[in-house]
Formats: sequence, C-alpha cells, structure tokens
Amino acid sequence: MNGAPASTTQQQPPTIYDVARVAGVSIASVSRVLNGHRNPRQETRDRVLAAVAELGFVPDGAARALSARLKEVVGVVFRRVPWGESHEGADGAGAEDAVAEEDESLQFTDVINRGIEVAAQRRGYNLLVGSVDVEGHDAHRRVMTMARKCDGLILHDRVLEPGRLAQLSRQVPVVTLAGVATATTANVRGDNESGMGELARHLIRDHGYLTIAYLAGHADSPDNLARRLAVAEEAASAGVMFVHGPQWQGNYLASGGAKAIRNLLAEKAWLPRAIVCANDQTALGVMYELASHGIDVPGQIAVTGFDDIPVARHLRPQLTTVRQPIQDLGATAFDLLRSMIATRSEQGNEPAQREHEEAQREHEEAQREVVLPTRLVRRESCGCGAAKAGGS
Amino acid sequence: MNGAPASTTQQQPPTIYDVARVAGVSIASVSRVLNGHRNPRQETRDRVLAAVAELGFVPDGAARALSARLKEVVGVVFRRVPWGESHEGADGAGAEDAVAEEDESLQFTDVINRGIEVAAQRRGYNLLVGSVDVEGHDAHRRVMTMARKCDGLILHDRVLEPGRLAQLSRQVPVVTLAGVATATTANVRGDNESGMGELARHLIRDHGYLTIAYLAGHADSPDNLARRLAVAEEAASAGVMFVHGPQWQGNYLASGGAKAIRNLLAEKAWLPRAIVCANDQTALGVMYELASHGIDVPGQIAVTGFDDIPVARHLRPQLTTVRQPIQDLGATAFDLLRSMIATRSEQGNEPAQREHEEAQREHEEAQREVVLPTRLVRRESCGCGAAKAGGS
DNA sequence: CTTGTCTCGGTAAGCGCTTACCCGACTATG
DNA sequence: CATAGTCGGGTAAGCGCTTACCGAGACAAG
Repeated sequence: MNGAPASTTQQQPPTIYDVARVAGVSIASVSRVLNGHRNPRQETRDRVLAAVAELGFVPDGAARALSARLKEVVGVVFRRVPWGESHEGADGAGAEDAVAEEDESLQFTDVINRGIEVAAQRRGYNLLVGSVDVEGHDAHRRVMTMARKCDGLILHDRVLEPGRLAQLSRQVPVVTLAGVATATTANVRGDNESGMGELARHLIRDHGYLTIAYLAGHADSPDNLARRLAVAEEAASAGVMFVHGPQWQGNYLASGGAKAIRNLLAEKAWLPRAIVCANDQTALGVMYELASHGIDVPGQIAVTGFDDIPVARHLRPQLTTVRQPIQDLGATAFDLLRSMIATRSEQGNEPAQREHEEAQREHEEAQREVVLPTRLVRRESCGCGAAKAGGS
Repeated sequence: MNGAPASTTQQQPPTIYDVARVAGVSIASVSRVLNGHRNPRQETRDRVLAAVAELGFVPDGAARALSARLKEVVGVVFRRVPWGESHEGADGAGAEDAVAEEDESLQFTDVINRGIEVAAQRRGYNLLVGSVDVEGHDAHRRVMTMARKCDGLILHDRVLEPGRLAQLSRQVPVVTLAGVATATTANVRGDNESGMGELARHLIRDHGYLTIAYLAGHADSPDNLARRLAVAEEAASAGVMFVHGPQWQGNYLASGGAKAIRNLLAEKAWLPRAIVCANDQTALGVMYELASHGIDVPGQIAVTGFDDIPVARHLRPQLTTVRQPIQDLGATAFDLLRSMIATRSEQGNEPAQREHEEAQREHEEAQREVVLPTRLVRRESCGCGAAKAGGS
C-alpha cells in the first residue's frame, strides 16, 4: 500500500566525530568552537562551522547533559483530573453537562505553564511537563523520574505531600506554586490578602452587601486559607455577616462549585447576597447552577471569582474577579528556579577560596518566597453596571 | 536574613555505583535487577532493591538515554502568539478588550497536549514542550535542539515549513497534527469533510438558510481548505449561496474573526444568514463583534464553530460546532509516534536475518495518515431552540 | 641562542548508565 | 570421572559529549 516504505528509513543524526572528520580537526576543537571556549583561531572556527552547516549537526542532548552536568530542561508537574473513559472508545454521551466536563481546569495551570515555557526559552531551557492524577499513589515515583531528566522542578499546588517534597528538594532544586516556601524549596504565589481584601471591600462598601459567603477551594491549600481569611477579616471589620462552613466547601473545580450550590438549594437553605468563590472555576460552576435554578446574577446573588482566567470575560454576566498575573507567576517561578540551579552548580566549585563571598551571597539571597501583586477586576457579576457591555 | 542559608545545600543524588557498593554487588547487577534482565538470583535482587530503597536511587535520565539510545521523551512544538509586554512590567491597561487577549488560543493546543501527555505517561514517556513564535525566524534551530533531547517529535499546525520538515524528519520520527502525511512523516487529524458536511447540511436542510459564508482560517492550512470545501460543496449541491473571498479571511484566532466582521460592518457590506467559522476561536470573535453591534445571534445571523473547545458551551448563545475528539487527537499522535520510534530502533538490529518480515511489516504498516471521526454538536448559535437550557 | 610565556590543538579521562563478553560454579550427560 | 551446557555475576567497553592537561610553535626578553 505504501508507496515507498523504505523511504521511512531514518539516518542517524551526525555526531561530533563526523563534524571533526569533515572539518579536519579534533572533536575538542569542534566543541570549543560551538561553545565559544578558549577562543579558537579564525580558520578553525570557519572550518568547523562549515562542517556543522553541511551536516546539519546539533549536539545530542543526553550526551551534553551527562558531560556538562546540565540538562537545560526544567520539569513542571501538575495535578490532573482523570480522563480515561472517553479515550477508551466509549463516547460518554452524558458529557454534555457543562460542569461535568472539567477540561477547563486546564486554563489556570496551562497559562502558568505557558509563562514558564516562555521564560525558559529565553535561557535556552526546555520544559518537561508531567501530570499526576488525583489518586496520586505513585506520584512520588513519577515525579522522581522526571526529576532525573531535569535540572530542577516546578510543582503546582498539591502535587506532593510535604514529606516527599522535602525529600525531593534535598536532591534537586524545587520551586512550588501557590504553596509555602520551606528550608529547601522556594515558592511563588499571588498576593491573596491584598486582592481578596480589595474585592471584599468592593462588595461591602460599593455594593453594600450585608451577607457574604466564601465558597472554598481545597481545604489544605494555602491560597484557599489566605483568601478565606481576607474575606472573613473584611467582613468582620465591617460588621457584615460572613457565611461559611462545610456546606461551602468546593474543590477549585466548576463541578465543586455547582455541587455546593445544588446541595444548598436542595435543602432550601438560605443564601447570602454575595458568594465569593475561591477561584474562577468555582464561580463558573456556581453561576451555571444558579442560572439553571433561575436565580439572577448579580440581581439576586452576586458572584465573584479569583484568578481572572481567560473565560472569565466571556461568561454572562462577565465575571468580577481578582486578576493574578498568571503568566508572570510561571515566568517568575522559572527565573527563581534557574537561580537556584546556578547556585547549585557553583557550589561544587570554589573549594576553599571564599573570596567571592559577595557574589555568593547574592545568589543565596534569591528570595525563597515571591509574592506577585493582584488587583480587582470589576465586571458585571458583582453587580457593577454593564459599563461597556453595549447591547443594543 | 535567611534562617539557615546553609540548609539549601543540595546533596548529589546517588548513582548506580553507590547502590552497588551498598548492596555489595557490581553495577551490572544493579542495572540488571532494575531493568529485569537476565533473571538475577533472588538474594541479589533483594540486596539491590534494599539498597535502592535506602538511598532513594533513581537512575539519571541523561546517562540512561545516552547508553540505551532511548530518552523516553517526546517533544511537542506549537505556535505561540507573542506575549512580552505584560511580562516586561508594563501593565498594558488596554488589555481588557475581550478579543484582543488571545490567551485562549491555548485551549485547543493545550487539550491536545494533555492527550499526548496522558498517552505518553502510560508508556513511561515524558513530554518536552516548546513553542515557536509566529515570526518563527529561528524556529528551525529551536525545533532541532528539541529534537536532540527527544526520541521523536509531534508538531502542531504550521510550525515548520515543508522543506525544513522534510529535513528534520529524515533524522528523527515526526508526527504532524492537522497537516498532511509525507513520505517521512505521519499525520493525525479530525474528519473535516464529514463533520463540516454534516454541519452545513444541518444549516441548509434543518434551518433552511439560503446564504452561508465561510470565515476562513489560515489560508495554507489543510484543515482550513478541507472545511471550506465541505461547506462549498454542500452549498452548491443544495443551490445555496456560498459567500467567501478575501473579506472572509480569518486566522483561527478570535481577533481574526472579530476583525473580519468589523470591517464588513464598517463598509456596510451585506451579511449572509449564517456564518460558518473555521474554528471555535474565530466564532467566538465573530459572536463578540456581532453582539457589540447589536446583531442577534442566531436570530439575525447564525454562527457556528469547529472543534468544540471547552468554552464553546459557556458562550451565550451556546455555540453550535463540530466536535473533534481533541484529546484523542493527541493520544493518537503519541501512539503513532511511539510505533515509529520502535520501528526505528529495531531497524538497527536484525542485520540480515529477515525472518520477522511479518512483524516488521506490521510496524511499517503503521498508518501514515490517521483520521479521527467528528460529529455535529447542535447547541443554540445555529438557531436550534434552547432544548435543555432549562431557565426557570 | 636560550629561556620563559602565551596561544591554540590534540589526547584522553571522565559523566552514569547498559550490555557484550568472560569466567567460575554447578548440573546434566556420556 | 570427564565434558558439555546453564546460570548468574563481574569486568570493561562503549554511548556522544566537555574539559583538564599536555605539548608544539610563536614570540619577547635576557
């Protein structure tokens, strides 16, 4: 059937030896020209470069990594909700439910990863991405394997339990996202306190809402705790009723938000004037569920999110939320990780001669906890007028 | 400042030599136990495993790759729209425009990548992701570098020009997405003809629309051509007016769709009853622009998309589109690539003994062009009644 | 002319694994 | 009892790079 199956035959990529032979020099010279070391003579340089161009030589990553002890790859690991069924062939006809489909939990994570990737490219690094599923029984092994293919790791929220994290971070540089810095790991996060505080004040002062609920994310997430606290404090200081508790427990996913509301509605519970969600995903589920029960947002109940993921502005009503510089979060995490990697590799050198103490210091001082600013984005779901919605 | 800067000190991960020493065996035995070769004695096995556990040994990826000639990493490259400003510090206040922000071009690509990653994990592979920006002047070099860190490459639409692709694919297995198979590359895509045909027939027969425009994607994209043709043929055979031309040229992004409509509207051009967009992104921009001019969708103009990305159902009105099994597209691409990688590595062996011709055949026969089924998803934007929109 | 210094190539020793090959110990066979 | 065959462990040769080290030539100074 195939025209020429033989044509699929691959030829081995050229090695540095091939280049050396063609250029008539030793492999050391090739390496030196390519890496700009030791200032080779112009003629040598020309011959090597010509040979490289002729053969289309690009050095093998593994060999380079092994020899130079630098892979120029950073790993990023996130938590994934299981998939499976649809891939196994069944066409899951029930998947039409808007909140059952959690594909969009992609959003936040993926935008961060994009930020990491862009920053990495600037430094000639590549990104190795991996996910662990929620069960995560073998998460540790999987992360370890990835670690040995990288120079350092960036871990999204709740990928590893603290003990495992500590163990891992003893062997390889680790930066966490939306976690907390430890003795051996750095962390990058958005400014939950300030952003959520601003949002809460807006709801209380500008809209005059007297009852506010917080629909939580994962209970053990530092982000969740900080956001909840910020709302609680603003409510308390303004004498506004703060609603929370086990019924208001979500999971950062649209389905979690929808489910909480559905349960509340099912038992005919009283609902507050405003629902502050732990993140945009949750708000999305909440708005969907409220809409399908005919409850008007923001007329009857105001809803807000956190993150400002791209879909937020395409919802009806457009979602009021707190913007995090999502892509910057990723880029910052990479920059931090890279400085840790650099420190680590210097560490081996400079055996006794402690002269560069200053430069050394500079590296060590790389902050272990970086907090990026956030800000309120007022759109419609909080009750702000349709300022620019321009419907006819 | 730092409590204990010294504690950041990393210890080198253990090597196979450390394991061998602790277990009191040779490194060969360690390797054999770990890789299950040559059936080591039970006692040996136990000692090695104990040492591995004690030290927390995980083999170094680079060394393993170099020696085994298998990296267990596949690369995936996609095209990225530039970012830049916001990361450089400026807070780009004008970014509120819903269609200017192209973050969501993430969606389709990222879902595919997710599919690749999941499939890869099953085989113990990891994903190396990289992007090239639209200018793509050094795209070739970047892709080459990635290629040498991987066993094979999956390329999204329009990453490399055909000549470069051919050159690359001679050295490393390559699978393209939404492209066309060549002598040295395989390709995976959705069934554009069937899905778009079904959609067009729905608009024509079920809704009775008499004028239909096709808002195109990139002119040189095979997907775009196939989709356009499908619509054109259905229109022709039904005697329906098919509108197209340079004014109906988009770019697969929301901004492209919005801009086309804006221009059309600006010059007070006549608009058809239905606009079939090359993909969901484009439809999103079109709907946004129509809405801001007070044109009712689907009342005055019906709009449809292609892909069924997650946001599609959160739009108002919900977007009628053609569903591609996006995640499966990625998973299939990986499976295909892996079979190519396997073939390639077998190639070196079996020098003369051509006995296994059948098995060989089986591999060679791995399809070079895989087409996954698509299907119409009727929602609201085509004019179908709000069947399950369940307002109170 | 000798000697010291500097430049720039080549030689070879790894980097941490996998695996071909070898060898001793044991078992089955004549 | 001698011999072939099997089993399992050790030794060492790479995999394709980087780089420490050496040595040859050019040049300046003594």
